[in-house]
Amino acid sequence: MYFRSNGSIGLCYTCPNRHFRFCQSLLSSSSTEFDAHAVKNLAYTAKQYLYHQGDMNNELFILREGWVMLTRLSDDGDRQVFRSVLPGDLLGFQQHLHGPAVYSAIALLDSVVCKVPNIVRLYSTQPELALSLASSEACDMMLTEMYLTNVTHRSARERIAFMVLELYHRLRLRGLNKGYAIQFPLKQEDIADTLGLTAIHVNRTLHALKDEGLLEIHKHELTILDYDALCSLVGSEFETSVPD
Amino acid sequence: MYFRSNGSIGLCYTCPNRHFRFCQSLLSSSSTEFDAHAVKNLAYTAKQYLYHQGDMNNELFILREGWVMLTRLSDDGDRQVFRSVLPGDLLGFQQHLHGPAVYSAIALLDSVVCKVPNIVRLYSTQPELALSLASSEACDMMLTEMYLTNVTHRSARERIAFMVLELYHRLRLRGLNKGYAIQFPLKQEDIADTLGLTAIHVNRTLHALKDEGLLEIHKHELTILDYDALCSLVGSEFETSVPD
DNA sequence: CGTAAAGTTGAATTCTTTCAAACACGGTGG
DNA sequence: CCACCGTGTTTGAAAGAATTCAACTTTACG
Repeated sequence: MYFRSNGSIGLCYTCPNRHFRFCQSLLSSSSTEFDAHAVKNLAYTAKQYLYHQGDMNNELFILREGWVMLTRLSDDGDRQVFRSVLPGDLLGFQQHLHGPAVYSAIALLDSVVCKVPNIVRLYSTQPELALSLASSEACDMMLTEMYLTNVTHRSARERIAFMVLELYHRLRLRGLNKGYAIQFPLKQEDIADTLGLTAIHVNRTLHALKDEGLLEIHKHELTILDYDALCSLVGSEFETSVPD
Repeated sequence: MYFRSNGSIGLCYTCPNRHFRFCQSLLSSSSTEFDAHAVKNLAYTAKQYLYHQGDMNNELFILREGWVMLTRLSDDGDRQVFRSVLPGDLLGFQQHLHGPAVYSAIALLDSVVCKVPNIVRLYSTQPELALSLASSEACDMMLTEMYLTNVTHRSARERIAFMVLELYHRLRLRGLNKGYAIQFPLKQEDIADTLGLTAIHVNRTLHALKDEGLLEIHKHELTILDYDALCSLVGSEFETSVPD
């Protein structure tokens, strides 16, 4: 996130840097303590779960490439999509480090993560990583709070505009955009379960946005057709700067 | 939160313990580094702001008594209430430790907080506190995620039932309940701005819940009249255990 | 005691959901 | 190569939940 003088929240520009900083500190660490619990790289294919809600002994991951989605199934079958994890983001940290996972993590694209075992021991030997981790967590917290605000205060079209811009910006910060287009593995149902709408209504709204020339989703690729118009839908949370 | 074998989330029983543990470690710490930056107690009266969104140089607080609410005003005047901070909870931590505050903190009751200056230095000298802090943050994260799920998947009456039970449980864990009653400083508008409803609709729904004998709010006191019925409204997230 | 803030009520409107059904696409097996 | 099948998307019409607007009542507080 970045902050304006009036305290309004802009999209998170330093956010991925926080993640990256944590990641890099970790990987470049030469402490013997850390060497003893070396970082492992793991590959997952699309549609594969990294872990399921309820799984025990979760560890901390850093997503190096791909796209991971965090979801949770309630008892009555409703599904909540919490957020997308993009390259450079952390995932897997929760209150009870080795308790049951609160949500499931599923790869939407072929993904590579590096697994950071024994975070507790890491803490004691490298306290500066702890601050970095906490800061990174606070960043995810802010993202979740933005979605909470988005869902409680906005209409369907505004919610979708927000979500699209949020994802686009995060990908762009990582250089994973192609001009105004990004790879977009989310189904309409995923959008619906993120924003608290029905897939049907997401479909209708998406169609309206396309007819109005704001954005287009085609073959797992999302293209922003009218960036400024989208921004004006979500208020002042996004800069209207033009991507390269 | 506590966890069931199936991975569902129950209300956070260890959550306040996490906060308390952090608080106590902090206060009982005898490190010279910490002594040099002594903890200060501060008192606020009801309706007084601890800080406003956009304020710089925020610090970390622990609420010792009272009730603090975290809110945020958007550019178009909509207000989002993020959560209530209850005794033993942390507040004030955010990604940019000394950047502008993301939201405002207002005391709804006369409150006492202890202010923890120079958290960064604390980190380097007492890494075990860092883990405790991160864990505490993860707890708040889970609470926010529960509200997100609540708001996106439930009707007005279910949302209110959830919110009431959530607050009741957290207070009960701290021994701040009087049987099925709790002190309740929130206005109907506060509930509305938490749950993404209008104050008018909250009013109607609250009335319906009262007529059905589920709960009652009178003179800043909330009484749960039919605990089991409320629980059944929100699914399996709350235990149906009877308070003392 | 008077004013402002908070709560209450009704009726009409709007947005979103629900249900039902059809369509498009990609992959599989015959 | 085509028929088949499942998943994901599309469309329509009716029903429902929550909002809006406007007015009124009650409560809190100096």
